[in-house]
Amino acid sequence: MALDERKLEVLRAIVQDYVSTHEPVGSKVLAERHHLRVSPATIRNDMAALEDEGYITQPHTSAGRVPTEKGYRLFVDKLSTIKPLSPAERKAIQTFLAGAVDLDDVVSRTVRLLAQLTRQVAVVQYPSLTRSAVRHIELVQVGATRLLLVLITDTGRVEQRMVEFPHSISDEQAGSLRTAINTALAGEQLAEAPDQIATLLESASPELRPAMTTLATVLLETLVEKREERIMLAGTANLTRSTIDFPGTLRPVLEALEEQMVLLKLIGEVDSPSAFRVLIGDENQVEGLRGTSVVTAGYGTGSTALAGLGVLGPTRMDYPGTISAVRAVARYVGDLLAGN
Amino acid sequence: MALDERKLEVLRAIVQDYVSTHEPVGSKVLAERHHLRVSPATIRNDMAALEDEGYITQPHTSAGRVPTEKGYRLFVDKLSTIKPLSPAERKAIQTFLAGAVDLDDVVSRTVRLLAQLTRQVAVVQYPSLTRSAVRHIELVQVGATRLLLVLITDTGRVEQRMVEFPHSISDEQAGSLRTAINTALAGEQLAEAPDQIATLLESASPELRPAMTTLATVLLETLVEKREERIMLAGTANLTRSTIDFPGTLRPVLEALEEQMVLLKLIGEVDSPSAFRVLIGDENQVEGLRGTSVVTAGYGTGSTALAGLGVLGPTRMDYPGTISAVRAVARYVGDLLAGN
DNA sequence: CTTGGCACTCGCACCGGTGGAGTGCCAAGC
DNA sequence: GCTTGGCACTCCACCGGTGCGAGTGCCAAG
Repeated sequence: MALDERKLEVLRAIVQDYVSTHEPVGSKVLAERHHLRVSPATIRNDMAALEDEGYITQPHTSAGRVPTEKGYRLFVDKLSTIKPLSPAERKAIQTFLAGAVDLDDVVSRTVRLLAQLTRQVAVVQYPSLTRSAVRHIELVQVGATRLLLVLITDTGRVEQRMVEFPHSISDEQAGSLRTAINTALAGEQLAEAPDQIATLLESASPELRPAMTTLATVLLETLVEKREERIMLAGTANLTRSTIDFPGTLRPVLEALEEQMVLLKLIGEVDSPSAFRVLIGDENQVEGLRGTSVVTAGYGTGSTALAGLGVLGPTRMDYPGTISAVRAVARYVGDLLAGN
Repeated sequence: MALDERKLEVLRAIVQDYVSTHEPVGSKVLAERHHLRVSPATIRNDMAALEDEGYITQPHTSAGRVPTEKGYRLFVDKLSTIKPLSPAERKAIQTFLAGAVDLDDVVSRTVRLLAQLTRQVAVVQYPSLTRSAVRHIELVQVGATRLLLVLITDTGRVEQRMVEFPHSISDEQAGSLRTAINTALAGEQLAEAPDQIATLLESASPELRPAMTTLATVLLETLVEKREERIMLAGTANLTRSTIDFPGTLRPVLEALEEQMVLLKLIGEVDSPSAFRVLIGDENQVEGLRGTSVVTAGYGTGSTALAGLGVLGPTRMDYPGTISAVRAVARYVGDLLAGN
């Protein structure tokens, strides 16, 4: 059974009302507040139909209706128009992000900005290593058998890793290693680094071979294990905005938010910048985050995304507003990083 | 009026009972559970005295007693013996921390460990820049007028900062700058760096002077503004363990935890390692963290602390257990960093 | 100073009644 | 055939009253 125009209109009204009032919405207020030109009785009929189709539900007999996840999904896909940000908001984003002095600063400003704009929990992933290129690799002598490996990417990320060698390393050796490794890798995409490292290893002079092997292992570890993906979080206090939303269930949400891997799964799966995804309630496969919705977008400097960012909130959230904020911030961050 | 031995014993019993049960404790159970060799009536008299002195209070007439902050303070100062960790716990700390590959790893493992041991919110400060020495400074060419300044300290911290020059910088100039700056600063305590930088600036050759000035400004900013102090947080989910503790007041706590400056104030004020501090309830001057208690300790490699760490929880917490966990972890982290 | 006894005070859980919001259904109207 | 007003029905949220139990303060005796 198809839903005619007016029924969709009713659903939209229900979602909008419920999102702003947080209370089950009845046929009467619906007829009053939204200028549907029909009587409450008619709306009741439509609501009954919408309920049959599973788009809305009532908490108990003789209460108003509440959208189901299916209802939100339809709303997001078909019924909502992305509400453009106000000029003031755009301005605020720009000025707030403009003062950043380095990548850490960019990410931390972004995540706080996003949390403030959406009044929800914001998550920002650092530019993914596997999608960045090497700008420079530095080896710093720390002890006879130890070097600190510092990897600097074109996106401004700086990763460090202590490397322990089974034998001592002279200053000259360290210098040669540094030169060799930079010649081989500087400018290369990290995703292709494994190949480069392999050839580098083969062409290494016999006396550098053992040291180079150790170094190569660490480099590969850093790149292959995704352990080095980083994220930053802000706005967890916003979870308490509506105690009603997480009835005693704040716990698992906070726990999930502490699991970097979980968050990465959530926001890291983006391909092109400006694309965005909305996960509603149970669509979210993470145990403990059922009952929350997630809006994510990719950001990047070119046509492929460097990483993702997004916000997390109650299923009952202002989707149009959140989506536009997330997209706008993603775009600005991309532009900002492209400037570097 | 002095409190005699038994009254103190009663107070100790009340604190212990209340901490484990979370319920106001009455004279009867007190007489039963703790082998005070007197009758409930006697205990009631003592309790009345303790209440007069402000050490305990009753939520309402005819409920049991609950320790006041003054009561907890007395308990912590005089009545509790630090309970040693079990060998299993020590072992766990050691093995958990042992696998760390770099400073980030050390800090993140430490903070998670602490949160898990104490079942509370844990905070760990990165080794303070002002208390570290320079190991190496690297300048990476990023554009004609931009260098990425990378500062590596003896504690393993790596700080980056983009430096924008008003004029273009040649490779040779960058090289000279790097050499000069490393010669001047390598091995120096960062706290004394300002002086070194000043002399460095004076002795710079005329053609390097402008570039060096820009660089010096950035370096000083990084050091002087304490903006570069970092902290890491874990275990916020533990705040929800007892909804009772933060009656609708979870909000301000989460908000305070997002303020780096606030947390720094809280845990950063340590002088010598192994010293610890306990702040109970209102003693804590941070608005929003009234009603929570904080246990902090310094950690370091020598006789002065590098930075602080600690945990935050409800005033009704297991002080002896928490204190010993915090101290033990601080000691292990100090040892671990000394090994680098 | 300690102890048993006792009256007293609250908080809390339980209960039944009431009001109101909102629904579903039906019969009439366009 | 869709829309509409009317109407009975359901169920929650609120309210005041009640009984119970825990715990206290006080007192008089040991």
